[in-house]
Amino acid sequence: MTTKRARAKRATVHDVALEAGVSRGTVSRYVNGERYVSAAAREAIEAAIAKVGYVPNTAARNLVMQRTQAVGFIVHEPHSLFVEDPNIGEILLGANARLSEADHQMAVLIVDTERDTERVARYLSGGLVDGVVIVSARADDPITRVVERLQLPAAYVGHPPGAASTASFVVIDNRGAASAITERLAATGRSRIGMIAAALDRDSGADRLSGFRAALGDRFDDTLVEPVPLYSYSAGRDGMRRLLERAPDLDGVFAASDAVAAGAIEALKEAGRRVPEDVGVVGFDDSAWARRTTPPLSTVRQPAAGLGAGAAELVLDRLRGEDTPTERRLDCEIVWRDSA
Amino acid sequence: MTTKRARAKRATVHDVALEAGVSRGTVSRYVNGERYVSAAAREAIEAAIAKVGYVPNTAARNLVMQRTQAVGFIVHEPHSLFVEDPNIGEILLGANARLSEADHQMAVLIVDTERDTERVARYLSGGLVDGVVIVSARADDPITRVVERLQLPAAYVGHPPGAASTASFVVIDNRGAASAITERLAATGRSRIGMIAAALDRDSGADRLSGFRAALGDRFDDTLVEPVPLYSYSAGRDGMRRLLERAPDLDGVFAASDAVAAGAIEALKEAGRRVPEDVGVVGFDDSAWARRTTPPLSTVRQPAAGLGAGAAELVLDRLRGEDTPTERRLDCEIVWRDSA
DNA sequence: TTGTAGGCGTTATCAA
DNA sequence: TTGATAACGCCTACAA
Repeated sequence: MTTKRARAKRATVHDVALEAGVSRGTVSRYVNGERYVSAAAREAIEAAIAKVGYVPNTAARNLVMQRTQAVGFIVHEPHSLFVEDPNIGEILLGANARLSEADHQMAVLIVDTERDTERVARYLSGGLVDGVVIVSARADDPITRVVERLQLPAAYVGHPPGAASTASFVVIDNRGAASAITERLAATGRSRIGMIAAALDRDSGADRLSGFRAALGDRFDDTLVEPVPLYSYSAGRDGMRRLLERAPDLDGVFAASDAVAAGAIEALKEAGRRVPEDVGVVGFDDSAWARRTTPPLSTVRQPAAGLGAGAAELVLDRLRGEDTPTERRLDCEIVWRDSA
Repeated sequence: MTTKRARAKRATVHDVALEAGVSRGTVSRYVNGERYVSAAAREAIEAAIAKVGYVPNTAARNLVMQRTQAVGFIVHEPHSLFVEDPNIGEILLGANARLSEADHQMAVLIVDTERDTERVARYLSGGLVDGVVIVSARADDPITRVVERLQLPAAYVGHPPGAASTASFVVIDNRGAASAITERLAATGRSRIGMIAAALDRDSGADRLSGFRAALGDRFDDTLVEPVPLYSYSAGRDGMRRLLERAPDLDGVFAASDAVAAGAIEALKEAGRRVPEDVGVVGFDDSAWARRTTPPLSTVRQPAAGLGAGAAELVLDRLRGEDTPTERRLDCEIVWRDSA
């Protein structure tokens, strides 16, 4: 009688069956709401359950059923996502809502450190979830490999390079949105519009440039595009400096992200330009940056809840036997503030 | 051969044993890193595992071991938390970090709708987690009842009314923080300092008032305390109006939360008072409100990561056999901006 | 050092 | 409509 492992031993189907004077099979059928349970048996079982305090053990059920009705939701780079990105919460809620409707439990798994990576990979391998939604995966991630090896039904929010080839994707229409906000900028009467194009080696970066180009049509000018490596503040500032040197008469800028736009605004002010009077600036993402700049940014807002819901739905589709991985593209919304 | 249920059948210990020409027991011992596995056996098993692609089934292991090395993290009212409260992300990360060190997996469970409540309660009942951290529980919540009934080791962030009596708590030192920020406000030379005291029926509300009173000592004036029911913007605005009517010569205000403070500032401006020139205002929480007001609020910041880590630690303690529920109180930090 | 066999708590099959 | 009984995949005495 150690006091240490005193965790009350929980009642099982067996106990209920004994108490009710029926077989375990009958108890199981009752618990799962099947027919073929006589009124007498039902009553006896109900009383027995109440008496012994029976609670079904999901783990055991999962083992024999070979499915868990649970879906993992993996969050990488949690710091930048949770602290800086206002979207993650909505993505989470969107996914949960959709899974909940389908009576699936969502379990959010956070990958912060190296240790986390391994532990989460084990968790996924262990048969504790039927599928998984992945946000912000890194290229060539161990988790991606596990997902692929296990052929675990998966859907990514975004389309990271090196994502499991067996997975589905929900992405935003970067090209369309870039095009739309560029047109809106042009409509404010700007005639010399440039772009600070970031991360051209990624789908998102390339697509935003492509949308920019499409919106401008004939008026597109190669020399007004300044490529920078990252979606960062400093890249935006440096890029803007170079662009301004090359094209001092510029009166509009599409920055490939809000962080880039914030850097660009800094560089513009430093060069004595007023925003939006002299130069109109628009960004992308509607991240925290967008409200921190002065003036606040006109930018593109992602349909965050829709991304989560969409990813959840794609996983559920796979769970239902849909065998073909899909890519779904969602439209964005433009939020117009004061920077253009 | 239905193509529908084509989920590749995964290799088991049994398969590995067969392939390696040893018994299941030996394979199991190898997998769990026990001694008493000969070099020959080890090699054969390693080869076999690689060949058949064996991955241990955690669910089965959990069943027989009667523990999961997993802890649930339950978040209620996810909308207000994820979208408005900047703290939740840090709480999550703090908890995850601590659990990760202890080699436990954290699974975040979101309770949004009625359905979620039941499903999460089932999840907890089902033996899928060894313990649970709970954020922002509601009074008399089904989840709380489940936790209590199962005697599931639990720790709350905050101390909601009706929390399971068997649980531990991590709270912030509301009284001390209120006292500290009031003193700081007084130190700016304010002599007629009032308080808009919200939610006096809750621990947090009562403690903040108590701290305010303590800081003022002899100078405390009953008539300068205006009680309001909720931590809300409108409550703050209305309360400030009433307070101002009663004490037009007031030159400092401690609002029980940032939202309340924002409302108070609104009312002050409406009455022609300048902040901070005529009246200094301080809030509590360092929520999104604090940066949205003009001027930005001087306020109290919660040690969010510490709250998460603390709660995780208390759960781990219980898991190790610590049988007494504890309450841990954490200090806050004052962030001084421009509103006072 | 290894193999055998029983059990963790369910569900599922098949007679009865 | 019910009751045995065999899985599910794993761990763990105990015996060898």
